[in-house]
Amino acid sequence: MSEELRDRVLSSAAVLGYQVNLVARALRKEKTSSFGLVIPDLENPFFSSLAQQVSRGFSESEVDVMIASADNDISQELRAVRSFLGRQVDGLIVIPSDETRSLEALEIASQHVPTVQFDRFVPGTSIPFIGVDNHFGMQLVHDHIAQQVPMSHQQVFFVGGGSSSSSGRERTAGFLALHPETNFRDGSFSFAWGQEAARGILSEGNLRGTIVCAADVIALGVISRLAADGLKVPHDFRLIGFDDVGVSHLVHPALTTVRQPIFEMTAVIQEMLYNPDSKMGTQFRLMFRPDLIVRQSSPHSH
Amino acid sequence: MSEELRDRVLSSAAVLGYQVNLVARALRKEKTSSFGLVIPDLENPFFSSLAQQVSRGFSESEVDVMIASADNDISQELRAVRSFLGRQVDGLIVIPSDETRSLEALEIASQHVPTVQFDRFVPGTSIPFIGVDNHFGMQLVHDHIAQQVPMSHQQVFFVGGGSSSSSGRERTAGFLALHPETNFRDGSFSFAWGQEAARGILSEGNLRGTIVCAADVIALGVISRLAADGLKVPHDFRLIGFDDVGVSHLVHPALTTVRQPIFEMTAVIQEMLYNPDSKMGTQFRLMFRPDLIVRQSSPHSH
DNA sequence: TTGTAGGCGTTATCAT
DNA sequence: ATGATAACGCCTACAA
Repeated sequence: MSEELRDRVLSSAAVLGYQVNLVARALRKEKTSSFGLVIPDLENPFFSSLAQQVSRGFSESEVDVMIASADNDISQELRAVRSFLGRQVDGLIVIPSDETRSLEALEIASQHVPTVQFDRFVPGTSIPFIGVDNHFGMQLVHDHIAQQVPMSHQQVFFVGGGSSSSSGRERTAGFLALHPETNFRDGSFSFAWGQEAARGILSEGNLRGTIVCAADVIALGVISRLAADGLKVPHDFRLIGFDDVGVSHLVHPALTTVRQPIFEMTAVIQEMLYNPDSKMGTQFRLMFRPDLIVRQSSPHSH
Repeated sequence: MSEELRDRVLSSAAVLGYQVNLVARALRKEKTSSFGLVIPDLENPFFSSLAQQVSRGFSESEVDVMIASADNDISQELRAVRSFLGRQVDGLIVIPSDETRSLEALEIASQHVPTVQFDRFVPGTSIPFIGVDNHFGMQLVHDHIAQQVPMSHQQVFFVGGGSSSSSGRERTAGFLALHPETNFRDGSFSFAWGQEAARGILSEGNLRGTIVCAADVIALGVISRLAADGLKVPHDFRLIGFDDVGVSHLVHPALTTVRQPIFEMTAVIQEMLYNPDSKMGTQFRLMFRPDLIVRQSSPHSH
């Protein structure tokens, strides 16, 4: 069309205050240019951080990411999925709320629209999974602490995140395989469990060593408990987390942790949701290699 | 209609796998049964906690709440608002990202759809505001600490959240009015500022007293810094926060804080968005009375 | 370049 | 109680 016409139309639109109606456009195009992101719990810093980063990963694209929280409730999760489906999202990113009971929501979703499960793997389905290579992450952690102090010269503790999730199991198995003589205890991915675990470690009479946690939220609980008992990180206990949630670089001391490459992951998710039949889209399980971020809680040796 | 017909239709729908197309319904009804919630930053525990609670407040209603994060970026906030407007949400809840630069997004929003500004007040507009009565909250704090120890017998510190937001200004003014001889310092609503403020308090040679913070995130930073220096809460310093973010009852020691009545607030928001012209909807500024939640960081005196 | 018609899936209305 | 029709706002296709 001519430049002049174009301008005329645009300026008229501006004058009249025209606003596209994306609902009508979506109906006509059978496409909404939106993705749904279902989060288990926004009050958990790990998930809210993840939500933020996923959302940020799509900020340059022209699709909008709508976030819904399941509030740790399987029926709310299902409602969120149904709502997104009814609203004709072009794809769905689900962080399952429950290792087994999220299966239904996931199946329903994938039946209607390209769907990926993110971060938590629900067994028994062939819905593509995007996650981190937990074994590799633990390898990084192991190499890091071995480089600081010979492994035979330090007491190593591992605080697990439970065996009811794939990440919990993999992180524990990954670390214990590398260092079987670890003082190991298992719990859940929570701040409270970190506090309890630290209490347990101290009650055994330990006054120094290296504490590896299956998640940052656990490590934050450990820090808080150690500090309450007057023990210093990293002077008395070196401490390492996993995930790199937003506050990890803010706490004192800043937490050494394993960072998931969320940005790269969202790029792949985008690719998979847009071309579900491409080579990438048919991958069943995609594991990304994480990085180790060394901070003050376990500084490099000199 | 007859019971029998009803069942016949429903079962046929189930067999055929019929799913409503909410996009088409929205086009026809000129109503989407959805609200948009715009959050400044999901990585900040206060906002993610708020998002979770707002979302929870609407879980019983039949409208869906879609969350979008502005990532602390005024242009992303504007994009989110435009997207929601294009998608014809029935109402918009905006937590402004910036005290002044969010005005445009807010104005555009309210021009098209019932809009409320939540938690942060942007001056220069008549868009309804829902927030907490910060003066009353500080009154509660003051009464609480005065009841523990006569005010003349304790050194009181106030750590502010900055004067660039209404909550920051009101909380500071509210407390100082009640106790002018406070040792006062001002910063921002952040964990890092809490750490710095604690460092400042200690560097002045103080070893005990009562520290009142304008927000929980600040108080968490204070705790972390005090712990790092081996000082105990509440033994050496009593500590009080504001907001009751999710992790406040988890940290050690659990934080005494002023809880915003989010549930009641969301009920009113819902009312205002649905009946913008009702008595409630025309209120310009609605301030809710908060509660004091006493936890271990400043226990009741015996 | 400009104009017009049809249909996306739903629901409100009007007629049978 | 059931059926037919139009319209929500947009985009595509085809005609003028």
